[in-house]
Amino acid sequence: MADKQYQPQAIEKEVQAYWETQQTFKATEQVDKEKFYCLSMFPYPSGRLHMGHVRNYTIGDVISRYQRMLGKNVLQPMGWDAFGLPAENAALNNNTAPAKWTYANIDYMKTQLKSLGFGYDWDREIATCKKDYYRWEQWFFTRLFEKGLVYKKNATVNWDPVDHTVLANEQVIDGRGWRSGALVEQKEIPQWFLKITDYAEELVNDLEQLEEWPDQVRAMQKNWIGRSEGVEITFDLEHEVAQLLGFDVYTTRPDTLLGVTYVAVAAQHPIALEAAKTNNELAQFVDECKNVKVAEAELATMEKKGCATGYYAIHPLTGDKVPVWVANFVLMGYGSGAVMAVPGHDQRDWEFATKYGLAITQVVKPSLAQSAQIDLTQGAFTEKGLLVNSGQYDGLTSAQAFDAIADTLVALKKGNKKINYRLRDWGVSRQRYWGSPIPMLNLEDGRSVPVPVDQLPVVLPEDVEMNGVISPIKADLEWAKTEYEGQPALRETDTFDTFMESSWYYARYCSAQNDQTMLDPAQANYWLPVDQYVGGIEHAILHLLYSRFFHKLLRDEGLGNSDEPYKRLLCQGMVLADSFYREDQSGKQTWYSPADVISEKDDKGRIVKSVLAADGQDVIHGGMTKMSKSKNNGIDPQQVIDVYGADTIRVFTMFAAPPEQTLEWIDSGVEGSHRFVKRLWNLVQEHIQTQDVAELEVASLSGPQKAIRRLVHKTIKKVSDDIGRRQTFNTAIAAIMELLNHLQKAPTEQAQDLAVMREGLNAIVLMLAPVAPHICHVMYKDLGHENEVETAPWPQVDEAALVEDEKLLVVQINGKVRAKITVAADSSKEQVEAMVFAEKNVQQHLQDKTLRKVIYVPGKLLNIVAN
RNA sequence: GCCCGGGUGGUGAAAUUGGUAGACACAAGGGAUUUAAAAUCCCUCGUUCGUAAGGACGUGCCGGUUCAAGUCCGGCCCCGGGCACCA
Repeated sequence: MADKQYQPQAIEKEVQAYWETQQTFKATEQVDKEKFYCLSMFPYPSGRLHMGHVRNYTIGDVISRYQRMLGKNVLQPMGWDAFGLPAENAALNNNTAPAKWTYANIDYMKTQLKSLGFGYDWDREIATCKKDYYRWEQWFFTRLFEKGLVYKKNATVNWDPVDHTVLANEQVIDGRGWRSGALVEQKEIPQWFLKITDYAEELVNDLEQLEEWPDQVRAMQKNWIGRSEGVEITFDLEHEVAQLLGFDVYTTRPDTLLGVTYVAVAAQHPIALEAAKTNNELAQFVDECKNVKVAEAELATMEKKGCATGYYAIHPLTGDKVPVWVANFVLMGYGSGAVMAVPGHDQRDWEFATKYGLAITQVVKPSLAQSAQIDLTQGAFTEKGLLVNSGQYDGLTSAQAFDAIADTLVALKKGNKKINYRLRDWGVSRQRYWGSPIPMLNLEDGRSVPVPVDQLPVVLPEDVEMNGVISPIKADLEWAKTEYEGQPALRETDTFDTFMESSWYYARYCSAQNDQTMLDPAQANYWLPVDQYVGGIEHAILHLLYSRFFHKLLRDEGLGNSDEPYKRLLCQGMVLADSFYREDQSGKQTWYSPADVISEKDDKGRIVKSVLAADGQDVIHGGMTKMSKSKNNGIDPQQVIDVYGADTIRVFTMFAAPPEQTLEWIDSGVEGSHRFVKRLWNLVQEHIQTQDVAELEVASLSGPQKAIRRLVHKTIKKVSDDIGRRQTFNTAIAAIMELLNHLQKAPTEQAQDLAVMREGLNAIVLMLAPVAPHICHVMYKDLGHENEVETAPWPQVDEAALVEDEKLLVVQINGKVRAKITVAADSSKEQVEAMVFAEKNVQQHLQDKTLRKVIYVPGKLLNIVAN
């Protein structure tokens, strides 16, 4: 028998110990059972859990526990995204090794996860910084090399001057490094690339299959891949330039080809470089363009500038001469580094032409259906329409002209239809220490070869001294020295982008301890794809795109048979908290922890005055903002657990908002959730004092007893739908609260009162078990069950109990509610109407009015139309 | 500019298929219990008129469809997120 008082700390410790000894959450392949693989994005072991983790992992745990109660064979693993820069920075600050710091953090955070009661199969735990893990990534990389999906390229890259590392295009946000926030510079470095563009078509097409992903994420990925259909067109040059007789441009609007009045090439284009040799002004301009950042956001705000080369190109259809310009907005890295310019029908070309006095020709007019006024002195007409001034193509629609002009170009061998992607290949080299070494060897003859399989893994030394920003494996010149087929060779000292590790971890959980192979296809094919993935929206593009790519690579290596890794995706919202600051004369803001601030509220509950507890002086309320270090407004989950227990923090995070929305952290809201848990505990304790509760006899129930039982089953129906289909955990908990409120007020005198009560309490305990597993584990036992709530079957709806003898009917006159009456469920329209017209209020509102119509929605509503 | 979300009481939110707007909770106010406090329990709680019964108004703004609109349609405003000289 449990203690009468609810003592979360004692209960939770006891129940957690029970799960551990019973191995409740250990998952094995059981072919006869339907599987459910629920995965939450693994954390970076930064030191302590933050509230975002608590929210993420509670959602995953609720779904896992619910699915287990539905009878599924559930796998819910956990691990550590353990490589990365912060470990190096921390190592420098604390004069320790990144490995030591990382492992200590993992130990601590693991105890935190356990104290929150998450049902993980810890036997499958992985840490990406262990050679047991990254050895397979290295092996896989050498496989990809042999398949031609890996290449080395000396390329202009995004250089982060603070982190001293190269960033993928995807890791540059508004011209700044996504982690350091430093302005990104250009630098030439040899890099290893993965040919993700080979999979661009499939990656964009398969988005269609992902019906259970948020539209937002699918749209973001689609835009990122950026598929476009167009035509590649060859322009001949009037005279040979730098051994070039011509060059290619790419356009999505070949229908406007006859409107081309000039062409523009990138500053790094061979034509531009050649022209610059004899043209000082141009040379200066080309030089100026070198300082332009590769970051796309930089380009967006930049002034459009150009310079004529003095060369002319020959229009492929008309044979006319068009001038070749160098323009700073043409990117060498996209398409062919040259564009045809149609100032009449492209706004950017129009602006450029207007600025430099180039010709503007109209070749498209609005179709009859369009009402667009066109005045090419005011701007370009960018819509599609009917062709004009285009000779034989006049009168065609843009779509018809697209094909007709493309066909002509093909016949003339001057062009081809082509599909282009915005997506670039994935640069995976990093010049950092704390990552998996790239398993390649550089030979004296300049060749690069994969490390032979029998020499894998290339182990990253963990016992190192960090004395600066140079990677210890680069600083130690001996480390790289090795041999290849009797020849001296140097190991690659760059390491992998950490997105490499997180791109396949979901699959490794299926064979976490296998030291013979990367993935056992039998295990992988049993568990994959992941049925439910839960994580932050910040990974909508990078991580999710890379792991979709990896999944296809694994499939094509014969390590799996599915096309997509994650069937259903839930992106949870941020966690916000009040923020407080002071500003000094220079405008510098100092942020104070909400824990150190005392606020006064007005009678509406709004904060009107806040002071710092330490000195009693005013601080400014900065509103609700994302919990962050910079705003110093993070709430430590550990403190909340210590005061209220894990069940309360779990209930609050699930109740306060729908999962994909932002969640506002309110201390009084946490107390409210705690009150609810306590009220349930007390009602169960009170109930089990009664000995020998009678068996439920459904046939003998009184009206009020039936009504309570109806609410019990209505709630089961709603909660099942809310958790299983809608994933609106907040409304599920609200419904359970409502049921508890009614049960608290229910009579307990008669034997069947208690039987109904018991059925209701059992239902609540079962339905709340995924959210508040510790307290429900204990209460379930208290209610006399021999089995465990973790594997108990989810409560079933008794459809018969939902049947109502009487219904509340809303009576409207002209759409306004004028009365509510209770009618027998099987009443005819005539019977209902008779009752309605007898209502005093109805009669009053119908005075001096003529009845026009009566609409009857059986069991719900009756609307009288009168005027 | 384009693509997704969203705008509902003092606050977080609910209303799932067009059918009672504001469930559930927080805050606030009142009361019971208590020597007192905490805890707990009960009541009130969109605005407004009215002693009450009851009425008027109310889901960002304007218009439409409908017996009936937070929900559907057209136009606009605002907020959040994403993308963007991508040819």
